[in-house]
Amino acid sequence: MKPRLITFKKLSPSFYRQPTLDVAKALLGKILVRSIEGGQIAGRIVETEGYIAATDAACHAYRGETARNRSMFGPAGTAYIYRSYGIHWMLNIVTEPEGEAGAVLLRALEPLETLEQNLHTLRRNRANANRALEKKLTVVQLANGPGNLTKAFAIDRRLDGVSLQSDELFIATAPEVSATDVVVTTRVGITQGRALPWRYFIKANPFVSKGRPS
DNA sequence: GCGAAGATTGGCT
DNA sequence: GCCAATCTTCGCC
Repeated sequence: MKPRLITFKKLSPSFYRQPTLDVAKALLGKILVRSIEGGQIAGRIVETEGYIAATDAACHAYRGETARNRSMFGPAGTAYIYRSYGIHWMLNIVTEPEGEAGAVLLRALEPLETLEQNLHTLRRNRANANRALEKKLTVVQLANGPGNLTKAFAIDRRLDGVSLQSDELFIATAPEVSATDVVVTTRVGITQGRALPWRYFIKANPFVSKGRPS
């Protein structure tokens, strides 16, 4: 039975004030919600990575504040969005107190099938009017990578610096994922900080991205 | 002012 | 497995 309406409860600001790696772990299982024209789209977070400026050379803010990474220095619980490889937008959740920089990269989502029109809207966003692609995309492919999920959720630089207490983009509460179901590895696609085990994903979840630890 | 590199993806060999 | 696509930012000349 698919409910016609789902009420989402936003994670409180205090959730994001936990240490970065605690937030990265605790975000697993939570629901990313995006309000756009035509309704809400949502997905369950199944893969994250932590980045901490103070000790982590892979973090964009390791060498201090710049124009690009400015929102990472803002209050915990805001969005940090940047362009990757000239092609993809990456969505991060800012952590650490204002003035210090840290963030959690959202790497993969499991689309909610119980939300009306959700898969249809995600497919449309991913395919971007390409009818052939729209038909080909499986549910797994809709948001199983950091660049794919921003495309599916219509997320770009316009949302950089937005508070996650806003209605257009927020994260909703959901039952905690059991510690035995969380897998910890090193991060994907980086050249610095390769040894740090700061990637988290839900064990055996088919929506986790295909990126291998570097 | 300019060049190199990047927290990726998908298609082809 | 390898590689191109594409563009913004940063760091250095």
